[in-house]
Amino acid sequence: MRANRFGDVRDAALTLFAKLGYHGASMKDIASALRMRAPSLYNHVVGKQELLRDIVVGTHELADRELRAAIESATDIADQLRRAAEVHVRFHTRNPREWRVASREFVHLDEPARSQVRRMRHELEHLMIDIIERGVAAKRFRVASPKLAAYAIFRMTAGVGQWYRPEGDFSDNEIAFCFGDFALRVVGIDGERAARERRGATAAPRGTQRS
Amino acid sequence: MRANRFGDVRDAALTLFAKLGYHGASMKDIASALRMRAPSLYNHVVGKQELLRDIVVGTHELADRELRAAIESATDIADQLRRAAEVHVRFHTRNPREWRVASREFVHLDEPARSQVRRMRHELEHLMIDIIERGVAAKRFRVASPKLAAYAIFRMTAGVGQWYRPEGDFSDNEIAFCFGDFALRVVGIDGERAARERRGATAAPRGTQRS
DNA sequence: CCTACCGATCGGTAGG
DNA sequence: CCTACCGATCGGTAGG
Repeated sequence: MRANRFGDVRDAALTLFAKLGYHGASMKDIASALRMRAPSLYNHVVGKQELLRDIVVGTHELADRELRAAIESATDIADQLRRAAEVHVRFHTRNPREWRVASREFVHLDEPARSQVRRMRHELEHLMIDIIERGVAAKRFRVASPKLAAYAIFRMTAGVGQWYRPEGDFSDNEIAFCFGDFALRVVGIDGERAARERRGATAAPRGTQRS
Repeated sequence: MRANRFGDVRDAALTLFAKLGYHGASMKDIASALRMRAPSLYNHVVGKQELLRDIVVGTHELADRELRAAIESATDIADQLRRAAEVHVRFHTRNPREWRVASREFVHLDEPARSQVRRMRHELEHLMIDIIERGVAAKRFRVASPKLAAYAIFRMTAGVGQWYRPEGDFSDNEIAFCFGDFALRVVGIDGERAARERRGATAAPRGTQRS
């Protein structure tokens, strides 16, 4: 088996940056996790900054790619928002360390990487804002502000990475479905209620749907 | 005017911990912000840890107090949730540095403070979970899981502190009202829709919502 | 409030 | 992959 040493160092750095922060984790800590001495790391890595940059930039690229794919996978605007939320939840259940480092430690990047990442963050946010603006324009969504709704949805899905545990009470799919519903509810669409009304059976007061 | 030196040092530490992280900000940085030399700080402060502990514990206590007051200010379960969300948003617009440090840097607290803060966090979360569980029990709220809904609401409101600017497009009250609506929507209550129905007038096609 | 100074640890290099 | 070592900086103390 051929070992990918850079990948090993990156992974150890990822775990330690996520746990202790960029400045809280030392190169010695990273080396110890790999049963090495600190100077040996430099055979595989340019320096501590490069590790941070690789993690932060790579994570933003991945999030951007997945979110775009989710949006492009549907044509209906409500489906797009639901899939975007679902995919984003799964992104956070699968990459909790990555997102924690990307969001908390990017301020410690040297320029020009820091500015680059800031732009990537804004682009990511705008993917969500754009969906909601289109939904509002099409009179499907009702929100006081697409921007505030986008921020709300982004933060609540990102939060999943902080408490999700694979062995916990909920599977990643259950959480994704649940937060997909939450996202739609935030923009004024209640899927369950609509489904109940379609079935027609329940004693739902009429005219409860949208304006 | 009598200067509160501990308060000054705490405030400078708060700003710098929020910006650079606990390990990213040095005692020398804090002293520089106050036009002092680092050793002079120790006339007012026991040490760096004490500053972090004071900030993190104090912030959790404040959040807990405000959230309890909001819940006790109403009897109707939907009003309780709305007020809790509104108050929590204002807490974050007013204490962005505090919450950032409290949530990101508490891992760097020495024991037993770290465990104490972890308990305080769980208590805070349970205030929100309890509201939602009561709302579900009373058949007012509809959610797949009160816990997931509480997490979602908590994170989206906490996120406000990261982008809110006093000179920005929205006042803290506008944001609070908006997120109060979002919180109710997440648990399946749409305030605007209900109000519109009470007025009754609009020509709403029935059952038009979602696929 | 200061200067002078402490031991420890930081990221990183030299050289093998 | 290692040992030996670099200058810089860390939180904090001594002493005034």
